[in-house]
Amino acid sequence: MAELSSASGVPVATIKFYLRERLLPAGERTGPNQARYGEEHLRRLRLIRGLLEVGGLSVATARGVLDAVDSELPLTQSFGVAQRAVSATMDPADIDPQALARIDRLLAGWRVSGDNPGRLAAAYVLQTFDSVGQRDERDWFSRYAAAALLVAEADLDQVEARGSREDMAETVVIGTVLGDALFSGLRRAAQEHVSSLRYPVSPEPGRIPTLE
Amino acid sequence: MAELSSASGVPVATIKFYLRERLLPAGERTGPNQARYGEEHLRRLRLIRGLLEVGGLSVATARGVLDAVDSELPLTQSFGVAQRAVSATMDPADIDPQALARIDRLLAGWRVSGDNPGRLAAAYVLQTFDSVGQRDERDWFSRYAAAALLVAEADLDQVEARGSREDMAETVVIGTVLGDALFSGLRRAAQEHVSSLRYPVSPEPGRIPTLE
DNA sequence: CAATATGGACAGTAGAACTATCCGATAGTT
DNA sequence: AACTATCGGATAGTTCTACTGTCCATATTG
Repeated sequence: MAELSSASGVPVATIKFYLRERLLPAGERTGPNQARYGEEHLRRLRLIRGLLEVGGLSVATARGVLDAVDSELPLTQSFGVAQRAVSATMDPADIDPQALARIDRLLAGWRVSGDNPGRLAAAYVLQTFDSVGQRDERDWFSRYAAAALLVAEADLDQVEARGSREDMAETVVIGTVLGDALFSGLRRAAQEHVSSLRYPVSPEPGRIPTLE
Repeated sequence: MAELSSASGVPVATIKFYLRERLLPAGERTGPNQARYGEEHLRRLRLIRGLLEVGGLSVATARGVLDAVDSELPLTQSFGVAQRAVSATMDPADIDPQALARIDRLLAGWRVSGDNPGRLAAAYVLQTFDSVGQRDERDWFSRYAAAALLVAEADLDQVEARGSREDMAETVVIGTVLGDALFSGLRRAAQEHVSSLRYPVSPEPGRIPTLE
């Protein structure tokens, strides 16, 4: 266990915590108080850290996601589980039906089920957007939708490139969770790029001030 | 204050908490123990809830973002502040230089400063992606980058459509925070759409099982 | 004038993610 | 065989965050 800890950089106490929380399967026992951990434990541990740190999942949510990876669910359902895990479960009741209708108009032609968590989340964002007095200018929403479609095609391709069902399921989960983080990172970089093209930099480069 | 509470749906105790935390400016005093809150307080309160609920920001981070909106920062800096707020501040030290180099290759031709938080975050995602044994198949990364560029153009257009500097600053912040949530929602919807096109539904529609 | 409401200060709470301590058993050293 | 170090497991803290509840002096209202 100490070995696993030093190989991964995760404190022993934390590994014990993950074992207790059933995120990490127990090691192969070699005696009543000895266990061996292998390469797969290290990989799993890195996956856990990735889900928690990069994906920002809670321990409980990560457990659900990992269970889905380990289970024998058909692939289409893996997507559903992963999506539900990363989206805050929201009551359709407190979403403005009008916002939902706008999302549906935006997604016209898409085959999306009524309880797709992404659709509900998007509607909730629209509603919030309105309530703080913002307006959709120059097709902001629909350009987002178009970009989302591109990304979703890439996601499916990435999953299909894997061989076995388990690999695909793992890729679905990782892609769903890390994909969000990757995209928002790239988006911020792209914002700076586009911004610097449109507003050529002032002579003095100057550091962007940090928060606070 | 009770009025503000019922209009916004936020409990009075929570409003007091936000006042204490300097998220919400104090109301106009009409007496030693009476204050009036107006439309702008309601809007601000909704913005706060949006940042916390939809954007998932912490109270401390939201304060930083709101301070940026209120300040007289030039617009280009507002982007920086908003970006830094929504990205977990990460030490460039614990990012694999190799992952950074790959991101830079991916972003070839982009004008992005070295300390752009999105660039660092994306590199960190790449590193995690590798460490859990995933590979970039069929240009997954570069297709993400292309989509991010599209979205960033839309973001800039949305901001430019606003009139005053304050409106623009607010739009930057809202767009940065809510844009992430909007995109990931749309991405999930698009995933289901693309998936159902590629793998036509089985005769029995069947609900996707919920987590747990 | 009495009942209720108000805003502010401050203490308390619940949940999440660790972290520290203890313990009995065993592995390695001498 | 004796001794020390380490192991895995159980349990009890600890820290942080976002609220929530209570109290109180003052106002407003019927």
